[in-house]
Amino acid sequence: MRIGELVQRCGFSAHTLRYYERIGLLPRAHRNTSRQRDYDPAILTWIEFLNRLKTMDMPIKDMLRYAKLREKGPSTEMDRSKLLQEHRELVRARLADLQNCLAVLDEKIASYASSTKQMKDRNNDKSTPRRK
Amino acid sequence: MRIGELVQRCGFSAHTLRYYERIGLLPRAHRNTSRQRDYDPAILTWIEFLNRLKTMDMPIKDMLRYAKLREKGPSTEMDRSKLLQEHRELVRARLADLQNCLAVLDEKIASYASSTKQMKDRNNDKSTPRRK
DNA sequence: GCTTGACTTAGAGTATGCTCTAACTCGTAT
DNA sequence: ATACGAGTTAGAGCATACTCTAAGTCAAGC
Repeated sequence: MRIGELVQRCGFSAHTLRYYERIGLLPRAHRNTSRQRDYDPAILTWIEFLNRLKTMDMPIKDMLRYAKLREKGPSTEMDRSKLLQEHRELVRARLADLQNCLAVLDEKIASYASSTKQMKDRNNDKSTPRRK
Repeated sequence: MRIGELVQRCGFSAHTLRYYERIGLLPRAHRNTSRQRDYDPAILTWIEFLNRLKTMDMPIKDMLRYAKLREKGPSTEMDRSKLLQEHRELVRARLADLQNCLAVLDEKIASYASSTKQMKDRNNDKSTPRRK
């Protein structure tokens, strides 16, 4: 599979895939006779995993640490697991923050809705005193 | 209240507060006789709100749109509400993505835990075939 | 009157993560 | 044989959101 097909299948741009290879997030791809990248479909699993780490806001620096451990083989599984567990806690905290803020946002939106309603009420009865 | 006190109370650095004022996210602060910023404590409410928008990953560009509407007064409430509602949908989608990825991460961590356990088992019984 | 510490400004610099450009090489279809 | 489309590289450039620097002002304590 050449880079164009991988782009279709994984959602990253060719620029980004080459960039990831350059920094070591993706292993150096095999080349065909014309020096073009020739990917093994198995790379998709790894790319999808990277994409998930990215969705969870893991910085590239940490993904790189993970990638290096992974390249070293199964003996690094405990370190990898530890890395993921640490990130999991960050994600949990992030989720809590987001939910918290979302609740406040919901309230704010609701308060705009009721102040809009009051405006409409005032249009029907101009003597109603204005809400602070 | 001078900037040092506000820093203590709001969590943003003085550099950041000045930057926010410069770009228009915070209103131009009143100055005392020595041209230092002299904040009204009421600014804290706004700063905390900005901080929530930031936590929800609203880009500064959009916060600025909100800030401009707010400065124009109550007639812009519907626009402000619309802006917040649009962002709310983004936050909801983000939450769903995060939760999704977190679930996959949990599985991955669990699988590391069981492969570690298997390694221990193998140490007790070297004939056990290795898990793929 | 001098030092210290908190503050001021304009503008430069940094971190992160891409994203794009220029100039070039291939293989294939016309 | 030539044009087209997909690919290659090194390296420059960009967007976002700060973060820091330099040079200066001011008020208060010693």
